[in-house]
Amino acid sequence: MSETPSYQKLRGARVSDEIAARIRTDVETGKLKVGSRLPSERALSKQFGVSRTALREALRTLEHAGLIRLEKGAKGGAVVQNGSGGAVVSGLLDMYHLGGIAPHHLTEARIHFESSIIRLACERAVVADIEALNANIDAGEQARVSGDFATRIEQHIEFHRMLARITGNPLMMVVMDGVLDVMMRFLKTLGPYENAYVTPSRHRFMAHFAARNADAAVAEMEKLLRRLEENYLSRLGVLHLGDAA
Amino acid sequence: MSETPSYQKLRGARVSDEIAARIRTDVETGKLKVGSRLPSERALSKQFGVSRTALREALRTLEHAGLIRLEKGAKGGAVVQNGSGGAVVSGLLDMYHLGGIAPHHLTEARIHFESSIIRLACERAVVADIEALNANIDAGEQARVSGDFATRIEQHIEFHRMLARITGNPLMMVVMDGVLDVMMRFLKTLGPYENAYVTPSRHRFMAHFAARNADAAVAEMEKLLRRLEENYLSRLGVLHLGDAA
DNA sequence: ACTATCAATTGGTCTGACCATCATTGTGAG
DNA sequence: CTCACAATGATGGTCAGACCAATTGATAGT
Repeated sequence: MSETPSYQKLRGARVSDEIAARIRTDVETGKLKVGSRLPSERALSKQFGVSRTALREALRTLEHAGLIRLEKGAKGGAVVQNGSGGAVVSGLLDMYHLGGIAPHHLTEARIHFESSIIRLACERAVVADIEALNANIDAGEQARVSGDFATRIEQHIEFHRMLARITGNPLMMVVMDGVLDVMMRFLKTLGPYENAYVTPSRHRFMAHFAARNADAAVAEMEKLLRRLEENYLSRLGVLHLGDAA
Repeated sequence: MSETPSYQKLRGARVSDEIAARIRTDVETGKLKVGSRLPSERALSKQFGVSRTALREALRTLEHAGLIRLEKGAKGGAVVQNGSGGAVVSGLLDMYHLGGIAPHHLTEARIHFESSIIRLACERAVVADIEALNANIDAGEQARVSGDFATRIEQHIEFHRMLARITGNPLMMVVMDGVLDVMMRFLKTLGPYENAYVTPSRHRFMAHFAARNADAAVAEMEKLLRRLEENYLSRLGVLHLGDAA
């Protein structure tokens, strides 16, 4: 029952990183599962033999990584959760903002990922999925005629998110989510633009999609995306050309 | 000369999050670029009117997100960098460890991403790239005959990483990096296995690749990956079956 | 039995201090 | 004068103890 366990000496430069790594290990080995509740900060800092400050930074690290959620109040504490998808998405966003991702990288990757997703979704979509997609198209068209650019973009993007969800593959979902988030940020810097051809394309797409004709669906979507890409990039060129490597 | 500037009232639950968000905004708007050096913690905490503790947690958040790097010593401080790729990769890893990604999700996504990458790489590879790929194959074969499983896996995975780099698209690179990292973690839990058929497949692949025959290259790689996938999943089934949804 | 109040627990922040590290500066040996 | 080396100061990393804010659960009063 010896209190203040010393553990093995904390290697590495930062104590807080070591703590974070150790808790991460417990998650990796299954010692901590989703929903598990860690002891309070004060208790943990005692267990690890470090100050509350250091332990807190460790928790902060894990929280931002989406592994835990910090709840206030009595019976509060760190709860293990599965929110790492957010870290992936915001990581991609940061890459974009720091110039690590150029618009043409974005559109290129997007077209390829989209094709993969459509092929999978085409196999797995159920009736409800198809109805939901159609409903999204209607909502987007309604936003277009009423001139609501923000909603139009939202619906437009949501359509692709829905396709990703239909695949049932969380990897596909999170990657597409990230790409779409970056895309959205990018589109908003461009401002409104003409895209009346989107809805007709969507209808053609859905016809192929509902008929489980993946090749045709991919082709239709790819045609649309390339047309949009041209639109984006040309508008971008007007805004600040000269970045053509 | 009024000290302790109040700024606008800090909204939101956590001061540190607000600080982090504000610095992030400066990065997004280009006020802070890669290489920029932020003031010292003590100076920043004064500027924001918060304690060093809170400011430190904000910096820690940004550091773990890969946006900044904290340097010790005199002339140290927070330097803006472009390391967000790491956050994406570790985010995917966390998802895997928390059970958000199942092995079949992994292999499925991997096959699709790989196909996209090969098509792009096939167009863009230069002679040096092809030589490097061949060198990797030789190193992998050497590791195989000498029974070095760890190195074999490393080389095996590195081959795919190289392909991703050849595309020149950082999005492709980081996503593939993440998927491969998870894959590697996954493979190491399985232990050594027979894969003598990899090297011959690689040679066939390179013949197509060097000839810019993307379709054939993709087909060859897909055949290999599916064979490996079968291998993985069957071995996994032996280890702990019953998870077949 | 129900409600309002209070105490305990816990995360969030603050203050002030000390240590380890590192660039700079100054100094003494050559 | 030059160069190696020690002192210095700035900076991140950690610590200790305190207080605040939010939340829960028990308790007292109706």
